[in-house]
Amino acid sequence: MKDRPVQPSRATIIDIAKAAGISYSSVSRALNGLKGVSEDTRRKVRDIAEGMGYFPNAVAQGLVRRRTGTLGLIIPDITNPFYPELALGVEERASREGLCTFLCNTDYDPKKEKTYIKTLLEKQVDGIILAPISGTANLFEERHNMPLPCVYLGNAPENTKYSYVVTDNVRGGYLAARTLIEKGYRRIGFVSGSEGGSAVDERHSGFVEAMRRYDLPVREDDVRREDWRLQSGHEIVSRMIDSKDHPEALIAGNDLLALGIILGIREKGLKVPDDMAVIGFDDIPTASFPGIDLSTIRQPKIRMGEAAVEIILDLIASGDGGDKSPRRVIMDPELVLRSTC
Amino acid sequence: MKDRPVQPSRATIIDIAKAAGISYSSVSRALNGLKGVSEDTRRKVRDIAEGMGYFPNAVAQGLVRRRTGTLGLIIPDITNPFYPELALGVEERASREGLCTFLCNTDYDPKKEKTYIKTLLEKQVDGIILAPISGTANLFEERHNMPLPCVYLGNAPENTKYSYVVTDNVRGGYLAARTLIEKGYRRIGFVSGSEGGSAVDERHSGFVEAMRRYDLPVREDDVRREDWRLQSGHEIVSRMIDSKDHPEALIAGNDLLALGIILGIREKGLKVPDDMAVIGFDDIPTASFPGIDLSTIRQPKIRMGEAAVEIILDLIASGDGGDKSPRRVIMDPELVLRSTC
DNA sequence: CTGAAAGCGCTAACAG
DNA sequence: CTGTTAGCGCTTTCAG
Repeated sequence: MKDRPVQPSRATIIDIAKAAGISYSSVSRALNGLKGVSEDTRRKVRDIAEGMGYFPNAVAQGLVRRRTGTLGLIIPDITNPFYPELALGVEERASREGLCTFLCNTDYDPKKEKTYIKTLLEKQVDGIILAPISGTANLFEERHNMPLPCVYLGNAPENTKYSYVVTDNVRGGYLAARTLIEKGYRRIGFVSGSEGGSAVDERHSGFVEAMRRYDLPVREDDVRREDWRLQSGHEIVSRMIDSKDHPEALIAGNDLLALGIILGIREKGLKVPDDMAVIGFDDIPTASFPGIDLSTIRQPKIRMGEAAVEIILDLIASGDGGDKSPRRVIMDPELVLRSTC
Repeated sequence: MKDRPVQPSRATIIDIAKAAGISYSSVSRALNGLKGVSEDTRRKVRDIAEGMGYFPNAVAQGLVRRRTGTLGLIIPDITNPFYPELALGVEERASREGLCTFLCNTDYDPKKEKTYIKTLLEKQVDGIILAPISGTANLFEERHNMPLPCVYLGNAPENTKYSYVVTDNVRGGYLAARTLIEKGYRRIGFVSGSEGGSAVDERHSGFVEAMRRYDLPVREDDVRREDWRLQSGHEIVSRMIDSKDHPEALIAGNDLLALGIILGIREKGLKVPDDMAVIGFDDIPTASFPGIDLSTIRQPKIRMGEAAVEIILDLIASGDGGDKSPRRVIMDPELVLRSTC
């Protein structure tokens, strides 16, 4: 005669229906604010539901509604200061819409990237936002016809048929160079990682364009594309300075690199911007840190995240699988002038 | 005669069953690696499934299995450099276990905190990890009997009956003070935010304990508890210096504050640590940034996140609702000596 | 080894 | 306004 307390399993609409002496479909209507229930019944149902501590089972709802109220956000590394703001924009906008966001960190591993796409598909998310590791792999197109709204964020493969939200990187690169030029710097270099897809190339080409426009030569020696680590910026600039023949100003492909460059310059006993000016890209939080005070080209990260969600919302509303009428958003970068140039 | 292509809705096990000419329960068995299917059938099913691009519907599975393979992580602000590593630890450990993590950002809003708990419950997550805004609100206990594994992360209400993972904050405060004392500083101050629950109080009391142990007085004027912003550290130390009567060293309740303090000191033309030494708490990434090089008490953030997931896993395995046999993990803080003290 | 059948909790026609 | 009836896609007894 087992007598242990019944597993306090959550109340269902059936329990409510019994308690109210009505059918459970009426309960469903009442709770969902659908019409076709008398105000009396509705009130009664609500009271009972509350009394029982009832809350709906979103999984069951998701199964029948074919909408789970969830989104997937895939990023390389939440620990990289560029991504938290992107994630915040996504999370905030999504939650305002009643959507929950899965955080999927790939650790720069393309395999994990693919695995996560599959997992999200299985979980029946209502949309996927992908901040890809490399701008070259067409993750969405690879899986023949994604059956749900998808958008690339921050970086997008070149001829994708999916939606994306990116910054105008050419313009960003141009802006950086023009700023330097107008401040009187003539010999300007460009330092970045080599991987990163179109985004980097575009920043670089914006730089080249500006130089050409102002009739300034781009010296091959002054363009270095290695990797994205802070360390790397430090080393590159150290070598440049050691060579006794270095540019007057440097554009960094992102802020982390710029930070490394500043350190390198200071370590050599030189001054920023007097001996060498620096401008970064992204505007990560540390850039605005007093003692650092890095001039940079800001990407509107939070707004980018929000925009990505809005595209998903839009795509959902239009019943578009995701690749029929893609939305393309190209955000304007913003020059943030601080003290390094 | 409508002829538009049928919505390419995903294949189900029923489609596979038809194609294979068997019942769909056999398909389920085959796909799930359960025994009771001939190797022949299994292979056949797998082939067909692959051919149809089949993938399971995790929502349907979740409904019947009563396990969704999802976790909820509630944090105040992913943009605060303390949280990304916590989140990374959680995400990585969870994903290794095949679990997906919902990122829930509360923006320091207690109302959002509660709403998210409710939402996660509805979504039938298998566990909730909560890094609470304040150490005083017993979010889990407030909802009478959480029906699933729950763990507080980083900060826990005092007499909670739920599991938690925290750092030994008393020890951390003690460590900070002792380090300073042993380096010869005598007049030591303590700066922190006022809110933050037990964690702050504990750090403070660790500091007081060390001072007492070494027979050093704690001056009331040297203890300031305002808020957690970098700005605030900057202002507090500026005021101290202006008063011409300031401590020789300062313990900051977290690194952000410490950063502000360093700036303030430098701005006054003084030197760290010669004129005033500083030690922080947390070890956020910026702390190790060269030109900053902040000494601090590190919290093992990634491991803390991992530990929280492991507790959830444990609780799930033991079929514990969450408050029967809570697990308590108290991590050791680690002294990181850099150049500010 | 395999199939039939009963749900998981809920929504959504369809009758009344 | 309300109840009945099908499922959503899948797991899991229970018979065969």
